Amino acid sequence: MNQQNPKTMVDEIFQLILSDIIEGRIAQGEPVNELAIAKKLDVSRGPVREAVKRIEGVGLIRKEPFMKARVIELTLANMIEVFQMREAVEAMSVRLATQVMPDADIGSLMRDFSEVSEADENRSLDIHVRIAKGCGNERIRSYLCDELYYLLRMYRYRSTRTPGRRETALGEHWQILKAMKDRDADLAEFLMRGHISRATRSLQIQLAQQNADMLLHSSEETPQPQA
Amino acid sequence: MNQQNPKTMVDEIFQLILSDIIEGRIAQGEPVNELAIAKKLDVSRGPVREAVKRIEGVGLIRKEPFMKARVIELTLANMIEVFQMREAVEAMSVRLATQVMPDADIGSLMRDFSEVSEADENRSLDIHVRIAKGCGNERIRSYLCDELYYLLRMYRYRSTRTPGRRETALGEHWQILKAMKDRDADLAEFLMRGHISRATRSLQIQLAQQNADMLLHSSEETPQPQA
DNA sequence: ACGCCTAAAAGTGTCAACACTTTAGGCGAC
DNA sequence: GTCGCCTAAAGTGTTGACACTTTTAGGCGT
Repeated sequence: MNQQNPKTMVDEIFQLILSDIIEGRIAQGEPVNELAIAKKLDVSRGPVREAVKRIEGVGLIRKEPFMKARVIELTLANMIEVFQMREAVEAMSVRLATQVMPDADIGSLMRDFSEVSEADENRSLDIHVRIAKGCGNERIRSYLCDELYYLLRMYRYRSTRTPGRRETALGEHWQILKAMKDRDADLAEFLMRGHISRATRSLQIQLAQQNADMLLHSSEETPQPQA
Repeated sequence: MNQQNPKTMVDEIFQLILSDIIEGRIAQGEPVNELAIAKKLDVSRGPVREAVKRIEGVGLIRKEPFMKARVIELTLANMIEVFQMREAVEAMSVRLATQVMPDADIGSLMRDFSEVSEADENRSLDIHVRIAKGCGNERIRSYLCDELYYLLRMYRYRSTRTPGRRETALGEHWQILKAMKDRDADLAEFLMRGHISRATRSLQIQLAQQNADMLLHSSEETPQPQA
């Protein structure tokens, strides 16, 4: 298998497996077979192995020595952890962005998201990405875009949003952008924390509900309690 | 090379390279040669390759296709990014820990750090580790302990602390512990943010100083400006 | 002497085979 | 019939060789 494009095979395989997981073609908790993937892509196991390891680094699969890798399970408890992390990091992200983003960039940000306020659901994360890219801290940008947002996409792909949440989120986004435009870092941070912690709270309520249900009719058919 | 201990070779090699980097046996910006390491350890290149990749995942080296991996350079700018991230995440860490850590654990924490308040410099990070372990959010714990603290140790190994900072830090730590004991999450978070943002500020001043120096006697011998 | 081109050396990327571990299924003992 | 051991199959860990890319060093012309 000779290929002369500049990027290495691992990158392509990484992307392939990534989308397979995010879009559910490999189900949660399902094993990830190196050999099978290698044969399907007509490639040796080496690159596949590295790609899998990299996916593990991103946190989408978990493996231990000699055990086959398994796609993580997006339980509510897991997602709560993710959202708590997001609250911390995105609050800092928007604070820094408010301080350092050029007026022009904030302007184009507002323009883009006022025009396409009706855009498809998937664009909802874009505004967070744009802010992270503008915060000037590459470590923060990378952590949000290259780690947490994969999980978030994976989660959204599977769960239905609570009704009305989308409209609320749009409003909250707009408030944040206005605070950024006014260069009010404290307010922007405060709004972002609220924006995310409301989502966290919602997850916690769902979790409590779930546990209550489990306790009620335990020993019935348990439809794998998770998102 | 046959070895029958339960852990895989990659783990050992990972630890070896890690300490080599943290303790400066491989200098900053220096290339990391897979083949050389493999021969030194009398192992094939495969495991070494994976270990290196994993170190890259931790962020201590950077590599691009076909280029030899290089140890990152701990510039002041980089460390400022790390400290901004820490401020965000550790603030959340201590907030959660204050809410969920059992009284007993907080008690033993206070006991340990009142007794050994004269302990060696390296123990200074321990209290942050203990808090992270108690925050109940595995993602936060892992990010702090398995990513940021490596960088911090590497940085401390090379830079001299600003005089008097150690005593100040001890006092700040104690205040935080007291807030935790009082279950005052807001205060604990506030103190932690101050604790870290003071350090950040110090770095930013150093950086500004450095840039000023560079501008003054530019085109002189430039002693690789960094920590 | 200086710079460009070329070729060898060094180093990374990929492969296919082999070694080891876990898992699953069948066999016998109780 | 059930439990536990044993064996075969599947899958991961490791290896050494080969292919490709970058870098370095030397030769050539100007």
